[in-house]
Amino acid sequence: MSIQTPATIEDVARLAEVSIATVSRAIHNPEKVAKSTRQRVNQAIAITGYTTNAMARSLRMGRSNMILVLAPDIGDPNFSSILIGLENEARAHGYGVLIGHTQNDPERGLEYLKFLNSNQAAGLLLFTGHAPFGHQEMTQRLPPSVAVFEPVFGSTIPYVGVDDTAGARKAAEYLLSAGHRRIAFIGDSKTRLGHLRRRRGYDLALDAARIPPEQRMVIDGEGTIESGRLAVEQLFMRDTLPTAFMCVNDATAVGVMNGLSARGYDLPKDFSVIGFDDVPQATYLNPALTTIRQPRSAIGRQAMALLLQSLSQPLAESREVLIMPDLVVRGSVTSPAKR
Amino acid sequence: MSIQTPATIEDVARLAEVSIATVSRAIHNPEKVAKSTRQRVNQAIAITGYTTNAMARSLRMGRSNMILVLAPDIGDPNFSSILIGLENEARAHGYGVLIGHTQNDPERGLEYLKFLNSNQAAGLLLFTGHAPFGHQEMTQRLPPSVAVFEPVFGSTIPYVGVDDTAGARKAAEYLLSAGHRRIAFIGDSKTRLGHLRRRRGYDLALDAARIPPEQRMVIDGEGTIESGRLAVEQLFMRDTLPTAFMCVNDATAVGVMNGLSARGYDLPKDFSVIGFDDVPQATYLNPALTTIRQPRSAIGRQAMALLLQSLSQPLAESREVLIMPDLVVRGSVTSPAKR
DNA sequence: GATCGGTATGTAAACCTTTACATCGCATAT
DNA sequence: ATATGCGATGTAAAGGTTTACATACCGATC
Repeated sequence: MSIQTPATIEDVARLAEVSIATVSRAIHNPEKVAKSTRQRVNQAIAITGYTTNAMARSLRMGRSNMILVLAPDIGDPNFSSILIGLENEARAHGYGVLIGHTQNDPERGLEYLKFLNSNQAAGLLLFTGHAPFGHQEMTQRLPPSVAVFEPVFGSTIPYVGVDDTAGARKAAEYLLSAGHRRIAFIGDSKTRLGHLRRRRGYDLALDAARIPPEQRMVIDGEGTIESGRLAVEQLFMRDTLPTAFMCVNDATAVGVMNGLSARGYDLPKDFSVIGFDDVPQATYLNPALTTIRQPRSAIGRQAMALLLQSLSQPLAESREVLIMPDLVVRGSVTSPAKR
Repeated sequence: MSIQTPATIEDVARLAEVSIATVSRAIHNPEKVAKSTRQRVNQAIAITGYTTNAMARSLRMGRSNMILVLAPDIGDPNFSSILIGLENEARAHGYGVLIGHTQNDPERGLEYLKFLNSNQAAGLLLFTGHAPFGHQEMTQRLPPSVAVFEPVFGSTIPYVGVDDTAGARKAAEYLLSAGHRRIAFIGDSKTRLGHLRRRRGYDLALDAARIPPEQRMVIDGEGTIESGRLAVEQLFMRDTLPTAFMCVNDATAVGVMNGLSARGYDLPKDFSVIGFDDVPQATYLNPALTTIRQPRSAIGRQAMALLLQSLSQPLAESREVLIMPDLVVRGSVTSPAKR
């Protein structure tokens, strides 16, 4: 019941009647110690319940086997399955994963940076844009880092994520192929790189279909449910309406569908909606949301692989790994209503 | 551009022309060092960009200022706001928070336990039931721990969470007051303590209203969306139907509403549904879900407070802190349809 | 002027590892 | 019989802190 202090390597050594060096070797280089000795050591370990003090180990070795994942919002529905990808890959290479939640607060970011500076983690994974600290000075002594899911704005940190442009283009093309010509883009942004690229995919597709710019409607938004709802209101103050809503992400799409339902429209009969991300809820909307699927676990896996690789040899140039997403057809897109 | 090794306390000492002891004191016990010296040290710190190596510090002191939060599923929509409560409270006391994701895998739990054994974290917060490791041996040398959101089954670990029984009772009473008499309970469980208690709240309320046991319908379920959907199917194989569904949590309610819509029913006209938790999506369902709101940030705050307190003086007995939840009325409950 | 008390600082040990280097035995080659 | 080499083990330093204890200094007290 009482908390005894954990056994140290010395306790094991004493019990096995060897030196601490031998214990250490028996654990990490078993082939370097005689079989009989090894057995005695292992027995002693079992008896004492010894588990090596990772902190002392990292202090001595100048590197740990933990990777820190920094996320501004762990509630992001994309995060959890990306994380699983990250973890599986890390695990396969003998690394553990810890998560830090910055809440977009630079102070908290700094706190975790100290954690890194103390070698308590060997590498850093940045989830969703924005470096978590004033990057000028700190970037200097940053450990190996990789951005995942969204590139870090204005930095050269290597990035692994979806091919936003191509994905958005697929979405727009699907809308076009269903017969839509007046397609609104909801969730335009000046600062979020991933969203900028999705906007570009939209433009590319509409250019190719020779939809003139004046038939395009583009509404700003920060990619939240609320922003989608708002966009509907703004759009209804205009004289012409779109027949389809292409949303920068699923959250926006939820807001749009909500706003439309609230106005008494019947989806997908009256309007088509398409999203981007394929968040878990997408299936449970009514109608179920047609969207672009983020290959989340692949992204996680590859991001971690890149990071782990850069631990041994620093990456040459800044790199971007883009993964192609697929269209997921559900019920929210139909041919445009005649009106 | 190149990664220089971080400055150590020695670098600072040399620059300020004092001993390392004085530097350490200047940082942690400023009143113990002369003003002029302190200034020199601070200057040196600024120049070198020194930040104390938390690992060496913890190694020496035998305790860190990080708290580890272990979650089997960080995708749980309840997790994120509880976490914020935890973090804010921790921060106010000079502690940082790290998250470990166990995915219900005991191996991973063990890995994080090693982390704790190395004093890399001073305390442990267990989110949502189930100790993350075979607890017999390990429980012995567990650091101060608190369970949050759901008690750990069959353990004496202190617990902070919602008053499930009282909350469920509120829900059932609301349904009764709306005129319902045939109320089904969806999501019964034998192993999840929190769910057991919600079931109890249901029984208590129906007892008080003198609803005979044969009019109660109780369907098993593990609290997932899918389980809710399934429950609807099971229920429709019976001869009598309920007029209202009381769901063990919101996820189940989503499944139930989905199943009902799929069968062509019109909610809330044909059936009433009530949930428990008030997850963020609850507002966006159609109809918006009437439910019991988890006081999430309060739970987080109090759990961390309890843990931090138990760091200085071990808790006497096993404790449970139960917080009373409120009913949130939205659109999914009406009077029963006449049929 | 010697003693005392108090404040400011320094010295060195301790926390728990890993690992370069040294040592020891023993078998093989000469 | 001596030299050589090799495998198994031990010794001790190093990694960056904190802190008990020792020292040095200075002003005040007798």
